Amino acid sequence: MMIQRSITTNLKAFRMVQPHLLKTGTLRTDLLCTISSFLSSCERDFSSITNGNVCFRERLRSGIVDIKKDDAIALFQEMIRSRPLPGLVDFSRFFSAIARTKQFNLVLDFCKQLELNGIAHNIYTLNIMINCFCRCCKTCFAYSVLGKVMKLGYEPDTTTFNTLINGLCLEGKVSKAVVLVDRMVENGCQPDMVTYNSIVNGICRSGDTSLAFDMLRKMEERNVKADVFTYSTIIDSLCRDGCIDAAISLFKEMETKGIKSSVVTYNSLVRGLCKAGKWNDGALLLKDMVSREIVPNVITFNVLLDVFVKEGKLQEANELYKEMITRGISPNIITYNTLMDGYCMQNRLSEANNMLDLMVRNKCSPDIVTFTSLIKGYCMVKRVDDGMKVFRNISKRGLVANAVTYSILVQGFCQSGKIKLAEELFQEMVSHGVLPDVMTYGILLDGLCDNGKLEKALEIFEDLQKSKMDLGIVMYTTIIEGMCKGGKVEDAWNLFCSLPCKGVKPNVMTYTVMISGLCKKGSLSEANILLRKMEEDGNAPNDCTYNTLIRAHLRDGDLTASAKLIEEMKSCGFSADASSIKMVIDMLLSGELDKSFLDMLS
DNA sequence: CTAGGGTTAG
Repeated sequence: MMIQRSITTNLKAFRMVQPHLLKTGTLRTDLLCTISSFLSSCERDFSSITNGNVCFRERLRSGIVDIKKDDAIALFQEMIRSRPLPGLVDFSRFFSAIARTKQFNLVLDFCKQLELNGIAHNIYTLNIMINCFCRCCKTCFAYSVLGKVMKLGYEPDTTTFNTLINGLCLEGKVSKAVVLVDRMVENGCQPDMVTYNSIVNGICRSGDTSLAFDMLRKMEERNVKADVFTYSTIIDSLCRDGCIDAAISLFKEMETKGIKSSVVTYNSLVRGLCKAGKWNDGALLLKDMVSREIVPNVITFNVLLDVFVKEGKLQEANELYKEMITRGISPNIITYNTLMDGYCMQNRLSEANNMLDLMVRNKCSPDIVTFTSLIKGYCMVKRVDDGMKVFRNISKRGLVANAVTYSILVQGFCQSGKIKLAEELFQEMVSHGVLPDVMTYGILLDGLCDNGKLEKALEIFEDLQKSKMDLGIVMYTTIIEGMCKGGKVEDAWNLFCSLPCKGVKPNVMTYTVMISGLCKKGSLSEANILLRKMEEDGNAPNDCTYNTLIRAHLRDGDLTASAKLIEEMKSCGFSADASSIKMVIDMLLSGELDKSFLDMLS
């Protein structure tokens, strides 16, 4: 006991004199550190002996991972009550562990309590606070902490700036972050790899992969090393853009530079390859990964499950699930949601419900995504009322329906012809404070058009155009189609022609819809001109485009033009769809066509 | 002591 007290006293005294010694330079810094850590370790050893069970020092030393809220609160109380009080290094280590579990508000609560207990912050705990405020999207509070840093006489360091820059990038304010980089330099702090990585990540999130590439080159020019993080971020963006070859070549560049890929790099590449239909390459990459002893994790499996499920390969997905269990990888909520969605998409609702039971048994609480998938499953088999029953149960479970949940149900009602209920649900969504987005409006407008309520759709569309909402090409295509089907081909054409000045580029679907409208109106020559124009604009016609035009020409009795289009379509690798074939057969039976025409179709 | 990448639903 005596020994312990004397060491503790020494440590206290030592902490008091340390800044002085540092300032006067009477002792070398590294020596101080050595002694300091020696004393700290003595303190730790004694604490654990006296305490009996594992105390907070022990836990901090062994590293805290995945700490739950209640556990964190208990640990914090223990720290606050312990005498002598733990140092700020201990608090910082503890807070950062909690921050890693994304419980930012909890950390901020603890910081507040530190202040109430008369413990002053240092630059480290202040940096942690800045990070937490940023990650809670309260950047303005983060700035006020920065003010506090300076008021307390601390120099904001590279970490302080990096934390703020990262916060801005995560909020999508990349240009503001770039401005802060300049201010950082003015303050004598050099941007480092971490700075650039945040910026590269922000740029990639904004979808500008080529700009991220430029940033990578800029880093090299400024002799700031890029690391696996930098490369993986860009590789992932390239994969998302569908630029798989570019992703692979960047992957090779990284390896050539001696930067070893991580499981994250492989996860992105495997996903990208599989989504692009290059299954063999994906499998080869997985093999490569395992042979390099990079261990697949739950995300690797989730990615694979997703691509299998999207291909309808549920059998394989189930085998993958078993493989995960065998390897000791715990499935998470995303694993179950992915599988559940697979069953729903195949209309296998009882198995989807079994999946719900399985996840609960395995201690994974279903979330809003789970129930939204299930609702979609019911809607797909035209059981929208059962979908509504699930929907009404969501809030009883403490979950909140979001825009996706409402959108699926609105669509479900529209497709069941219950347009009135769709509109009511849409109103309910708004009154519950869930903001409809472009997708929700697109679904509603599509439903209104399909159910003979073009005027209502156009009314909402007018309002939307006046709003700040960025209407994508899908929305315009929906309205153009609605107008065409509602006999307002002239209006549709005007809207179509106005797209460029609205800054929207028509896609294959838009052209096809417009071509169909022109055909309906009997303007076949204009439709033909539009077919050539879409090619000039870089939109290759698809099977739907060709079939639409072919049927129109057949209806018109222009067999030569039909035959020419059929040949062209076949040369593009497309074939006649069911509706075109039916039309040809009908015409064959009525004697309008001879059999050679049918032969040409196949 | 501080920062950061990859997975699910419309």
